[in-house]
Amino acid sequence: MSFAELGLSSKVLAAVAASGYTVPTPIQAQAIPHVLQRRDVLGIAQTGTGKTAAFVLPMLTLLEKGRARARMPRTLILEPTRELAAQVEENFARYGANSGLSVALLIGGVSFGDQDAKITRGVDVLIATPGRLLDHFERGKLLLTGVELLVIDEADRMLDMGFIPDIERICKLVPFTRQTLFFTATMPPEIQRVTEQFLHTPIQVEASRPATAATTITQALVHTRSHPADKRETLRHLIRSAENLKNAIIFCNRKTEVALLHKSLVRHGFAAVALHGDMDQRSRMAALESFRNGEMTLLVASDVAARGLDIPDVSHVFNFDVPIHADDYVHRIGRTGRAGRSGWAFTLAAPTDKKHVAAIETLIGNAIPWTGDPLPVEEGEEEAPRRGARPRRREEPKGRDREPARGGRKEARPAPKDAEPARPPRERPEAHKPASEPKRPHRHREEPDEPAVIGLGDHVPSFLLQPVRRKARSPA
DNA sequence: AAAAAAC
Repeated sequence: MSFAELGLSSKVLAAVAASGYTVPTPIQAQAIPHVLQRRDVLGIAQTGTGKTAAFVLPMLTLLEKGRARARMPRTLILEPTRELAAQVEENFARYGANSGLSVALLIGGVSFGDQDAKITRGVDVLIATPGRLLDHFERGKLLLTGVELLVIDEADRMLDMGFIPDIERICKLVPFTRQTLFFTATMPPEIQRVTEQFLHTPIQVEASRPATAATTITQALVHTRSHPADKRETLRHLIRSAENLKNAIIFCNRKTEVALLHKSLVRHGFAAVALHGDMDQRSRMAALESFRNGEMTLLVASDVAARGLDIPDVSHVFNFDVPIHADDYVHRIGRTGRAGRSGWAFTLAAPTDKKHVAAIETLIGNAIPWTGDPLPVEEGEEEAPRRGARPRRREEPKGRDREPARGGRKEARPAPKDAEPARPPRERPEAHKPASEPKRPHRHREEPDEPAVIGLGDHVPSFLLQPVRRKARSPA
């Protein structure tokens, strides 16, 4: 099977060839001929299956006939996130370089002016996130009555994000006679209902993931305590000791944690950038670009980056937090091991994450192996000998002597918020110690921006490099 | 429980 057999125009075929592709992916082979015949298509496919090109290429071919009119886009593509929308735009730029088509990207976080000007001139392809699209529409600057083809991408994710009402509204604003291409990775009942409502006798095409997670992605769970400072330390050691680490995406559950971790990693000398939805759009784009082009090797991200992002060469994924939704786990680790490459996915798991880990293992159908030893903290987890003593509960290390009593040792802390008292200057972490470094009997609870402790602390990754050696109780 | 997306 070759692209030439699918009915694409010579211009498009030339652009595909220039990009170095010769063989269509299954979803492309199945969908493209139907799109060209102007059928509605229901594509059940994840990213990484070549789904984007499955609609971009035939759209380019179809759009060669006809011309855009002012304020009346001919085609409309809806994406759940700004980054995905921008990614689709890049696909049009790549494959449509010689087509002379005008493409506009309507996403939030950037000024209306340029977007408006483009729409007014007339665009062949409008790529949008729902909020900004409706905003333009409500301002009366955009007419959707000329849309011949509508693409709804990542529909199940739109559902997760509460976009379905917007999608339904938009579907009613475009002509009934339009062609609709609808892509989703899963088919929950709500999505089923939407497809029945808005697709006309669709051709259903399905593409399984190019390679299952099990075959190309090596997964592992890593024991950690649940306090962020402990996790950051564990992560640093994990990154430093990872083999074949080319670059990595590090996922956190919260935007605040993304920001903190990013700052901490930079402080520790890592080439890291952050990506989350509270950042301004310019920074988001810049971060993604610097990670894509290899300038930065670590991308600390919220789940905004969990799905769909096409960065073909990510060697590692680290889950700094265990994702709360099991399916997010699958999406996150799917950022590595792409295009037939090998990938590694490490998930930091604290005893408190047990439940979520179990849900993930149920979903993926097998147990994720642990790397190294369980931490001693797990023993007697429920006993919580000292927990009540502190005003704000946090995950205290359970072993005795971990957290010295107030005023007991040099670690005594004046302020509740971990404000560190003056401490002898410590060595920078870049000169981190080999695993044979003798462990400290007491623990440090370092503030994110504090220089790191010498050595590993008694609690950290003996498991990474050492043979099984249960931690001795700290000498009293 | 949190993320994303509109100002």
